[in-house]
Amino acid sequence: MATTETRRRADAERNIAAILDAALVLFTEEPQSSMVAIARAAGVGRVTLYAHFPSREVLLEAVLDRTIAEAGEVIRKAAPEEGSATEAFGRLLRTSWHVLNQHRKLFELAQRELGPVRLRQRHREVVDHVEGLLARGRLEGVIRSDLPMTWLVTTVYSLLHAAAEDVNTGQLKADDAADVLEATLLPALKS
Amino acid sequence: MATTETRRRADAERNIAAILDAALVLFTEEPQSSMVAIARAAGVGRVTLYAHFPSREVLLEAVLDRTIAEAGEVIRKAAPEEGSATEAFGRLLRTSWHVLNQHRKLFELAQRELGPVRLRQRHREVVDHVEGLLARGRLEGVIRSDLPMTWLVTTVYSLLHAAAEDVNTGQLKADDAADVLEATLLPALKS
DNA sequence: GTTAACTCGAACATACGTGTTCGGGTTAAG
DNA sequence: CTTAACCCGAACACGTATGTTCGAGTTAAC
Repeated sequence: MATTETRRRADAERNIAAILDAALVLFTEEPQSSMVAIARAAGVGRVTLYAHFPSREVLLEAVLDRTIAEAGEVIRKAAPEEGSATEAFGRLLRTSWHVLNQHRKLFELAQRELGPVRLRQRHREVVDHVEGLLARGRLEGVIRSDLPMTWLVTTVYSLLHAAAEDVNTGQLKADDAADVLEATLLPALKS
Repeated sequence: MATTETRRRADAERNIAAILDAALVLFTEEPQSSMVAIARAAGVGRVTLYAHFPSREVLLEAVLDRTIAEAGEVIRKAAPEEGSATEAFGRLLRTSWHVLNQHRKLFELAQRELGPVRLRQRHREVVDHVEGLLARGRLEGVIRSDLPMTWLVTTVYSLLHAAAEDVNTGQLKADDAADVLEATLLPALKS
């Protein structure tokens, strides 16, 4: 870890942050966004963008890394191993369902543009949190064991994504999302 | 309906079918596929493609129309109003889950490239079948009424999509998909 | 205030996708 | 067998995205 690289000037660091912010938004809501669009959204010249991120690919990877790190942080804070698995699951949904969703949309893009291989390990890092929670639920006897674990995880992520889309299109109110998700997922997952 | 247009030669008709077949596959599994790729996959020259479908947009619309017609046919045959809603639902999943999924992936693309407006009505045409089935289930008291109907429909389509993806990546066996879907959806939807 | 880091517009090279035209070669249909 | 429909490669015009280079202007840092 540590402060690798040469020390950057303050405005450079600010721009890099702005670029990553803008890129995250654009990539998730319009995956084919051009570098020009990202630069504009970040309030930065195109050349500056390329100065920090030599290629679209590098930029995507950077955004991915940053988002995964953040998501890991949020999940770790919101859903430790306290309480029953059911409680912890509800807490997870309530505090971080939109983070998990961003995460998911970004992965669809990364899978297409970076290939599945360079994704697996990083993906693991976050999925494991959900998978671990479900595994604990199985031990406690509240989560079903008649379906493969991978499918249960898929179910969670899939409905998370669906809820976010319904919120986007106005079919579902954002405030209701977590409740609706919990009401749908618990019966689907419980043993 | 009738045989509109001038009568086409047999080989032309064959090519058109091949193009629509190839386009359906490519559009659903790689939405940004180029016209060149589609022509190659159809075993047809690029010029021939443009001769039949003057633009990418027209081609997409044609594929959409054809798929919706097929899907409507399949669903109508497989899931009439016979038996209980639960039974009919199982039958629907077992006979047409992959059709419904193609349908869904194609719509994601069409929504992006054709805009949401030109889609609604055609979308309705197919979604109504699922929605109607769920509505009947509510009357029979087997489908929950505590969540919005739109969300229930979303849930069905979303998991359909997820199952197809898991089959693609090898995490789920194609033969198990319908069973797994039913085992997940019924508890999630039942009252 | 000097310097080195940084920004940014303009312009260029390159690649790829779309859609069109031309002309000769095939092939189905009568 | 004759003809009209059809196929298809080559080439062109056009647009747009990616990266790169140049040079001049700003600005943070010491």
